[in-house]
Amino acid sequence: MRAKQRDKDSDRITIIDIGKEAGVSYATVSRVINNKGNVNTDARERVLRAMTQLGYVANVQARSLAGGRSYVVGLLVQDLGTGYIGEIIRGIDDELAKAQYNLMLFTTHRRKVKESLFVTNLTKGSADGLLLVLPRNAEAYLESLRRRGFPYVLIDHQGIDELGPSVGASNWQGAFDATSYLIKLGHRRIGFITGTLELGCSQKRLEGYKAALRANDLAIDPTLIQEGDFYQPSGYKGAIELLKISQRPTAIFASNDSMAFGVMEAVREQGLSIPNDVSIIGFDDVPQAANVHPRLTTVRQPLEQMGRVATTMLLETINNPERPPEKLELATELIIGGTCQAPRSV
Amino acid sequence: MRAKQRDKDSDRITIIDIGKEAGVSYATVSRVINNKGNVNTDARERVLRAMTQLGYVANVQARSLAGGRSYVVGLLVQDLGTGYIGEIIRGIDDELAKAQYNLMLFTTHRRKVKESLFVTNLTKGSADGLLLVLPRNAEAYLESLRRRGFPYVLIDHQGIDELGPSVGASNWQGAFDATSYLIKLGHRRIGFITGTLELGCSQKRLEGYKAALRANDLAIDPTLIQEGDFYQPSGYKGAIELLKISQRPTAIFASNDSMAFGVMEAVREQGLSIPNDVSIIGFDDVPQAANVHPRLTTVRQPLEQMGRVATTMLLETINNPERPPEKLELATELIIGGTCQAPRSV
DNA sequence: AATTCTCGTGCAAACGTTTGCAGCAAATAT
DNA sequence: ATATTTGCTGCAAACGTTTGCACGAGAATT
Repeated sequence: MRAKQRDKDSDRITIIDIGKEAGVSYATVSRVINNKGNVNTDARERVLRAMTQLGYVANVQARSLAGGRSYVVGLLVQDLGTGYIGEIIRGIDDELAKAQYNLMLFTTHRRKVKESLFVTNLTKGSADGLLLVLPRNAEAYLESLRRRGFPYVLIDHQGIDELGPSVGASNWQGAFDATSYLIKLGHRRIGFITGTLELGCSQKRLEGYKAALRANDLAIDPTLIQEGDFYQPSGYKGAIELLKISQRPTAIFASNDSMAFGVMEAVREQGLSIPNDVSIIGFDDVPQAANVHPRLTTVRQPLEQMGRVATTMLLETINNPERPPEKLELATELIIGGTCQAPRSV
Repeated sequence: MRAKQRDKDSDRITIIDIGKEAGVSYATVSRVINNKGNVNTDARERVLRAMTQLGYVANVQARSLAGGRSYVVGLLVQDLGTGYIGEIIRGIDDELAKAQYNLMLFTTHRRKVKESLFVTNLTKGSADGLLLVLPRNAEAYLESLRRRGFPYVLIDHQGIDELGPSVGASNWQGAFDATSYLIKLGHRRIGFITGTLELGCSQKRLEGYKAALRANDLAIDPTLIQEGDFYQPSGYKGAIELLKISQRPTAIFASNDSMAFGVMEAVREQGLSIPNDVSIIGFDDVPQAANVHPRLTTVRQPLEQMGRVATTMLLETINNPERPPEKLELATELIIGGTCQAPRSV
């Protein structure tokens, strides 16, 4: 007996229908669809024709229940507010579409409990793999994923020694380059606003900044370093503090673009001009960075590319579970906009 | 024979295991889970205990295959770049989590073909319902959804006469209020930057603006109306044009916040001060509107609330398909920030 | 000419649920 | 005391796939 009365005209076509139409068994249809086993060229063609003719759409539930794929990957992010995630998702999305995969989105809103909960649910059947952007509670479940051989890829998660596959960007080098650029322009007092320091990428950026100063025999002045949290208000606040200093910095390097926008606000509000009075540099190159005036000078993280590469890696792992985990660090690039110039006083 | 060798320690617990543990048949377990039919209180308790003890997680595929729910709703959006969508998703997400539902995300990147494709795929089994944010190609599939009785809710889609359920905001009233506010402050020449005019909400906002002018016996000057597309650069460009006018407007009303940010940029770049020289007002009240300085005066759309309400409506329709479609228009609210004041010359 | 191999195909089991139906015991009505 | 209802439970079918196994026919080997 049917468990549920199917809507009259939800014209569900199954492989059985296709089989009948093509004059083969449904098993053969399945073989054609999955390119498994040998199928007579003639029969294969009849099947394919029947499929397009009847408008066959596979039932994902049945498929994955029977041991096939669910053709879903889960994506775990903190929130969607900033352009940062949007760019990454663009890459993921695009790459998934190519492989006919679907995306299940989970936003944790930075609540750690949610994170673990999602992961267990997802990995028990709903998804074929998992993408984790900047996870905060990774230790809680990564071990279990690894043990069970469940495919996953970390995005932008430098930090805790990690055995699994991951994709990131050259945070240290990017910060080093940006700082070096400011020094080369003639800046000597360069303010720095950090990101959330519990994240690996924030640490790396701070280290890159310091390393560049040292490489140029400049002192590291702690009063020039403000702690931020990657959100715009903390950039604003940090800049206000930095501009209060008697011998105020001639340049400010914010650990991401959102905070750099906050810095721009603060500088202008103080009646100072960008870049005449203060040079500003950001990190990420989110789309909005190209929309402000003057265009923000920033360290481009290939965000879309990161999403893309991570997805490719994940899909490859799904297709070949034996694939050894790979750790990729994509290169950042200094994008010269209009927010930096040589300091006046030089 | 097993179709697929299950990973050794992917300790999958089924209702059969629960049944054994609790000393009842698996059918009874199912009844407990779904709260269907009568189950002895004692047995029910044993089952529940066994479930928590063994850590049961339902297999969604099997469940929906057997005619139950998939506990997934699909969400169709254009892109994730702006805070606008992020806010809506926050509401959706939250409401879904409460009902133990999952979110499948589809970004169309404004390509209409993708839109229809997603919809057919989703509705053939993967999802229990569909949320559509600002769809562009709705005519192509809405009719079919309605006919098949597939639950869906439109978000922020005013426009084409629509029989189905939808949630929007009072675009006309919001624009009317904002314009009236500027007029009350003493502004007589008020620039307006439209959104994408093919969208219903853009039309309504434009009409609201015009209506407010008329209500105050002010002429509608077409040179004061610039066409935009909801993205920041178009706000910048529109403002540049408006500021060129010999008798330039003393206030500019942008049809959304992104464009208002562009306007702020343009105004400052021209060496003008906000709000001394030019008052600015936006629409949406995205989080960033509170982060710029001075805080943007804007018309708040209850975005999160819209997502929340739409989700509630969708879930109700899923639970009770007979539920008559409802059309909701949530009230907007004028948020007074620091970007408006009385014009100097008055 | 008899044997083995390969290729193509169909049968049927399995995946983990939901739910109609039947059965049985206890409670109620006659 | 018998008949009927009611409450609870189990059985088994169905959902739409994937895939191991078996079988038959022709090709290749001996």
